[in-house]
Amino acid sequence: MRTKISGGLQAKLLSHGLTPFQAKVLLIVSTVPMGKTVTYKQLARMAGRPKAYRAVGTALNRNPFPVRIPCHRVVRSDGDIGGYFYGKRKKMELLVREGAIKR
DNA sequence: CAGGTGACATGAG
DNA sequence: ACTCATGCCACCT
Repeated sequence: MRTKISGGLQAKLLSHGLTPFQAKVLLIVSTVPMGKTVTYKQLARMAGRPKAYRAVGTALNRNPFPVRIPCHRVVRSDGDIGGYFYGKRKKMELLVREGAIKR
């Protein structure tokens, strides 16, 4: 089992000063499989706050583990890939590489 | 407590 | 199809 998504991750997130909501959002993102993408809205819904898609963006921005948490798989609902900590360009590159989008 | 911010969403022009 | 304006939520100062 390589997909070791231990619950300890949440504790780690909270430990970094993130709120339960943010931690939950990041946790969900960490479960998104490769080659797949979710929208901020979907993420908000899964986090229990369907209307908090705005806050979801804030949560991802505060992501302390960009490597363990593939936040680049979160895209916008209107077709745009959305933003990214390392730049929109990079995000698109990653998505294309995973086959999540078609360039 | 109040005001401002932002990796969003939706609608109108 | 594009741009602008408003609404929404959680977080920060």
